[in-house]
Amino acid sequence: MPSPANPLERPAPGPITSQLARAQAKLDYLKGLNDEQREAVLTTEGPLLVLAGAGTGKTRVLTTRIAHILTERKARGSEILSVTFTNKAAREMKERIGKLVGSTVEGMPWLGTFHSIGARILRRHAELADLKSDFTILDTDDQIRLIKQLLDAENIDEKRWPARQFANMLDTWKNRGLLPKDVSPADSGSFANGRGTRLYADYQARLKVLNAADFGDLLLENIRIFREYPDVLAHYHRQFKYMLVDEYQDSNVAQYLWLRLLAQGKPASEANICVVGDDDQSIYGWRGAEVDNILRFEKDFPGAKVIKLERNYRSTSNILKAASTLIANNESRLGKTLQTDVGETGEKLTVTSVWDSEEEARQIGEEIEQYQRQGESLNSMAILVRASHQMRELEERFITLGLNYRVIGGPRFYERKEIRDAIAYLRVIANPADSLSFERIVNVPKRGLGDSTVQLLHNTARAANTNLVSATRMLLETEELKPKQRTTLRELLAQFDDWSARLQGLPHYELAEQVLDESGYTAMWQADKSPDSPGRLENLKELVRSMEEFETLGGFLEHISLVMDRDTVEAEDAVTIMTLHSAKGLEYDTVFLPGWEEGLFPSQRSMDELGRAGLEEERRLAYVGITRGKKRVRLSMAQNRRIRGLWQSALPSRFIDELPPEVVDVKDTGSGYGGYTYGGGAAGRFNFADPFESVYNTPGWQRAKAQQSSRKGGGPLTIEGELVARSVDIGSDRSPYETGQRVFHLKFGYGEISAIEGNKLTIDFDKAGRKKVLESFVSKA
DNA sequence: CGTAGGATGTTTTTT
DNA sequence: ACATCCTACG
Repeated sequence: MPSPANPLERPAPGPITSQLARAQAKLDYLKGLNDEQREAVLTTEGPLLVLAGAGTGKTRVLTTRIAHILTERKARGSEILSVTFTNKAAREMKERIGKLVGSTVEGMPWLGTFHSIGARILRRHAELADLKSDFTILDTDDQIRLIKQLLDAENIDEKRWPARQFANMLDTWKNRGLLPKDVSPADSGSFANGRGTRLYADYQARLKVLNAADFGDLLLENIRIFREYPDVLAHYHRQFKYMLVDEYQDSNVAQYLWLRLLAQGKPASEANICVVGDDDQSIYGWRGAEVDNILRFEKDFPGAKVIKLERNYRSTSNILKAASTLIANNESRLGKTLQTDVGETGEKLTVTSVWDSEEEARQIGEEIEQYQRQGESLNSMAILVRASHQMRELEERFITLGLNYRVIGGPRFYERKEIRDAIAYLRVIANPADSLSFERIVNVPKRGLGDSTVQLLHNTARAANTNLVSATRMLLETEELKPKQRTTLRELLAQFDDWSARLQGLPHYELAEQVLDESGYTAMWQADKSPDSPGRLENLKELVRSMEEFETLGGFLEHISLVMDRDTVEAEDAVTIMTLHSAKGLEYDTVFLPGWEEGLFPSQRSMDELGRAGLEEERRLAYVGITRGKKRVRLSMAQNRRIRGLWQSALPSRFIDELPPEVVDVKDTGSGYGGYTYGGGAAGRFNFADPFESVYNTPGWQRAKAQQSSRKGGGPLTIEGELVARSVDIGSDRSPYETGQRVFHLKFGYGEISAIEGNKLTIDFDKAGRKKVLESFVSKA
């Protein structure tokens, strides 16, 4: 964002600040804004919809608006509700507001994600939801384990009705703001022969027993409380004088209802609610986001002012043109036209076709190194992938190259087993009713408490409608447990009592250390001989260290439930690798967009499940990807890719064809088996009919060409990925095959190897003629 | 009760 | 390819 260095590094205006000084400050922060932006900042009263295209200074408007409200003393920080979708966005806003107004950030307790604010409100009124204020927030994993227990208790075959599927249904219902009683019979019927609603109700009841809430509840319970207790809602009406919502196009029905309830303190036409969004960047439809929310804002809040931000300060006109042309293929949009303000045509976009994903990674690595030699920083480059499994190969390549990279949103720290175990201990200390956590660690490390014992605990808990810990206490009074297990459990509970007591007089991070020691958990990993156990011990230390940043154990646990991402340290120069979804809102000089292949991007699954809407969402994702680039956008596609262990050949993504040819260079190609030909777009310049007759430059192409030069005409070389690569006990670069050997191929039948190149074999098939195939497609005849 | 090894499902995206 | 779940055995 081209915001000039901000001159506002000054303390917040104190009571003695003069009118004049304030007027001056106002001038300062309004300075670099264009007319529309300024209007969006100054229109503080009444409903306002800001349609902000990519790179038009959306965050700047939001933060300046808050700064404006604060400096004008229209409201205090605690009276502004400001919701974002992701933690990253919330963090960034806090930072930028801090820069604008100085120290006031701590005074913005209601700036956060929907879920963190929902949790905050729910904790205050927990008793109205049959919870205690220290309730545990369940993640998907816990949720599924709980559902499994329920299915088990109901004698529902988990094979036929997978817990995961029910978890998804629950999510959908909760995202739509539906309580058990609101679920339609049709919806209910779609699981376990009509038992859906009952299970939902049982699940909710079980959550109360465990003193727990899932993600959906954080908002849904808010909504229920607001509806059932008008005095509570009235309190928040008084509290929130201004409401701001970021990325409104990503909000779902529950979030919409939540906002609408909170905005009801005034007549709709006077509500001080400002939503900012871009329908072209709506990419969360799959988890219940309703673009409709943004489309009907004017109906919900009559008289709402609508401001469009269309001046793009980020990308060159070539990039902008490519993105606009692409997104114009979508039917359902409000329609905005981005105008460049950068004033540079810039480089053309490039599309590179490579043989496989390995070569794609190599290609990207080379280019990055080349730019680096030209003095560009790694921080200014990013690789945006459709699916996280694309990351691995890139990482491997960068490791061999010694190229610094960072992965955003990859495997999460808090999802590691050892971390989750440690947290389970802490959760039980904080909330002894948390049966899921108790169950997780009751026999970790091994204490000789096996399935049958745990089953007994479960049965007792269910019969008494209570949690595992108190069920255990009950059992200890009886003879039902075998003596050995009885002693073990008694000791374990005594330990937990002891730890809970210690929490009063000890910093929680010291307690955590003692817990890990005394429970034998640390010792367990120390005794473990596997190569990753040192790393796990290191992670545990890191966990304890990170606890020091929090005031209380509760605060820490809240953080890890809601803020799953780690703070990314940007100190080092490194290339960023992340998914397109997590790239929204970011920008880089150079953006690499690998994997533009049919099936992967647009994702087959998305199209299967949502049809045209799915495709349009994928296209918006492509739009997001391209508009991340400021100066340079490089797309690529691999003709062959290994997905879940099997090779698949792919066609270029239709999105490539939708790019305007005049701003795209088709750099190196060699794509498109099967004679498939696209129309007039950029991909029109791929030589699909016979890719082996043009001049190409990539090493991969030349290799392919060397192998296949003799292939003429012949049928389309379509390969329906089938055989899983066999693990062969031969050095990695040596092929298990040799020339002259007879082999069998699922599609082409028997043949004889005529040449070997890496994992690619040229084979003279008895029936199909000479073909080049991947080694993993054939077996020895 | 615990373990090893095989069968199975899974992953597109995230709070 | 990977992780989790399941089953058979010690």
